[in-house]
Amino acid sequence: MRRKVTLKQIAKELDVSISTVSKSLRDSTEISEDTRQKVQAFAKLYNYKPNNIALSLKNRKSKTICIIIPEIIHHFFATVISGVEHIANKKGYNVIVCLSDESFDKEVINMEMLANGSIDGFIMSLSKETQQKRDFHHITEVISQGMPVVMFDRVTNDILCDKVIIDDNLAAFNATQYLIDKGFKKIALISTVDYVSVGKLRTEGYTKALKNNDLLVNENLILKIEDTDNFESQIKTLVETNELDAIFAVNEIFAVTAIKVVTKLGKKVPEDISVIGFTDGIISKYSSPSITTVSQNGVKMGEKAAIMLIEKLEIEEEEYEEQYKTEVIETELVERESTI
Amino acid sequence: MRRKVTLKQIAKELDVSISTVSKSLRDSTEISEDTRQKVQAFAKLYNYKPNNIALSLKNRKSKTICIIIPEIIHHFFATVISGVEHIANKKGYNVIVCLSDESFDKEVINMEMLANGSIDGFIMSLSKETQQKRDFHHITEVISQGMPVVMFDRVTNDILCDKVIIDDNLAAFNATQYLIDKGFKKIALISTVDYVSVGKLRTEGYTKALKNNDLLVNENLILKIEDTDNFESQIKTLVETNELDAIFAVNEIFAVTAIKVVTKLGKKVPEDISVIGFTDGIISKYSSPSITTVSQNGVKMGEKAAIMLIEKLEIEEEEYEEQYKTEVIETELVERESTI
DNA sequence: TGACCTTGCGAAAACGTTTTCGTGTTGAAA
DNA sequence: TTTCAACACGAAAACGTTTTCGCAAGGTCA
Repeated sequence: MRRKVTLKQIAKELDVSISTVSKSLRDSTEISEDTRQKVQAFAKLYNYKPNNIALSLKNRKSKTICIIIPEIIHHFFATVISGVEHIANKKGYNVIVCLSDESFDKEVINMEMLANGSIDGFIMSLSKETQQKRDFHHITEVISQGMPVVMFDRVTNDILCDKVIIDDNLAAFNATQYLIDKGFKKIALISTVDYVSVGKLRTEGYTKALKNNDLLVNENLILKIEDTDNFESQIKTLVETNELDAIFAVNEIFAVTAIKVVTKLGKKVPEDISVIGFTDGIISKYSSPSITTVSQNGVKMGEKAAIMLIEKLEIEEEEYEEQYKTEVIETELVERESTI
Repeated sequence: MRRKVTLKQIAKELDVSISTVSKSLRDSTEISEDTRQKVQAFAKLYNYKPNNIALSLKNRKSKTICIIIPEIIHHFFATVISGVEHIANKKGYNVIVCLSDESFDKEVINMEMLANGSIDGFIMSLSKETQQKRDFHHITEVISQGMPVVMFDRVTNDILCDKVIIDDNLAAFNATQYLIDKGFKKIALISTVDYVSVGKLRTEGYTKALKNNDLLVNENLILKIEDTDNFESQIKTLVETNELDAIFAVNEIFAVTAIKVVTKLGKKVPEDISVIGFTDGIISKYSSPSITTVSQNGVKMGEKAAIMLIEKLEIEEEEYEEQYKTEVIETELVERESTI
């Protein structure tokens, strides 16, 4: 077990100063050709690599960014990470992943723990609990310390920072309109509770589309699911008690469960009932029938967020001007087998 | 924008030495009650938090571990991360996630980049390319520097280190035996190419089960898929040209695709053909029919790996003895609708 | 009064870098 | 012979901590 070699050790070994070693390795012209070669050869032999932590301390930059997400097992968030990692890697940054588990406290702890020099900036999507409490002090705190934050997907207007979102309202509107155009009238919505920002927006888009087409918004056709445990029975009730033409679900799980429920009740998708989902994940793709869905490009969102963050990190202090953008990523309706 | 306050600034402000401030904040009895209170009040007011990087440099520990995986969008790997993160968080560690994208080079670069002080240890699953090349110099390198490594799932015997695996051979054996017990004779296997360690082991388990029951191992029934692009047609050919009783697939995607192919060919799962998958992911659960599968508890694997790694990190240098364990995580056959 | 012990604090080293600013030695020009 | 630039290198500061050691002031005891 040979420990990592340091400048100091090389210096001692070759009987020169630390400065000389450092300069030699960085090919400074200050050092004679002779010495430089000697040092470089020695360093190579002992596989010298500068210590990142020491560099971070010196440069006051860690070249590391943190992404905080509510859940990693959601395919969408996994794709976002993948996008972030891709860009970060290309630009020489590392990515620390933190999971809030939808908990406010974990979100706060994670941020406070890392905001002290460990990382240069945050990319985050709010936890449900944070959205419910509307308590964002931990975020304003790090921003006020000059650390850039980029929020994505689940964002809030209460915080001024860069954001990457999709137009949830519009996307839901379009999906609903798509169903209406097929001639459907009784279109159910399976959404989340309103404090989840995206759930609310998608519900609004759905409502707007109906109204736009002079269709009645029937509250009985709108299901807002709170806990993720026992929603199958709720969906079952919804389908049983209404003669539905179509269902619009705000995520994959709801969509695939809806299909399952419909099928179990002896009806067919899409012949009897059409289903549209949201988020183009692995489930929509591999389900049978495969699911027509609003594709929300997670990779692209992650990439964009990373680009925006790193851009902020790399502009010089002097030319810094406080100015925040909100980037809207295009969505797209992917037509598959679950709609006629 | 108020920058983070340092010990030095507090010291200057209160006209005491840096040492006094540091000691006061750590409640040293060396410092008088008076001074301590004064310093603590001031620190609290300015929201002082020690700089992590400086601490890392001083302690030669970063309290950060790195997990390197081939792909994050695979549900299994996401669950492993989740397990690692869970334990790490509890023990005060951060988790850096690196994606190798199944590429040898990216794996090497990531390891070399982080092995210089940034992290205290690695948890990793080999990329396909690394397994193919059988080049592990980057791993032996960091191990020889005294940095602990825990490998999981895709491991190799060429490296001596802690490992967390499932008994792929046994699990595949059991799954196949399960099908045999149902009375099936013509059981196809959809596997990966042999250099993927787990693919090979699962193939062996399948073969063993057949032989054990005096069934012929028919090479025509064994499909080894190389690229993940165009395997549907290969599966189609397999199903068309053989009168199959059942299919054992070594992952979810293969299993769900098999079901889709079978269904498209006018046969029914499970009535005509039974299907068993591997990895209890989101697809198996939400597919229709839902898929009987070998459950490989990713969360538990991640947790175990993290525990083993952190244990190694926290034993004192003196009492260190080189000794490596391989932990086998139990698998379980989850019976669902895709088998009779 | 002198010896010694406590109390309270500061100086400095250390972690591993980079970089600025000397400084001593050459050799050449005047 | 003097002056000065060029060259090659080293000392030291800085990043922000923690910790060891030293030291002065004051108190206690004989």
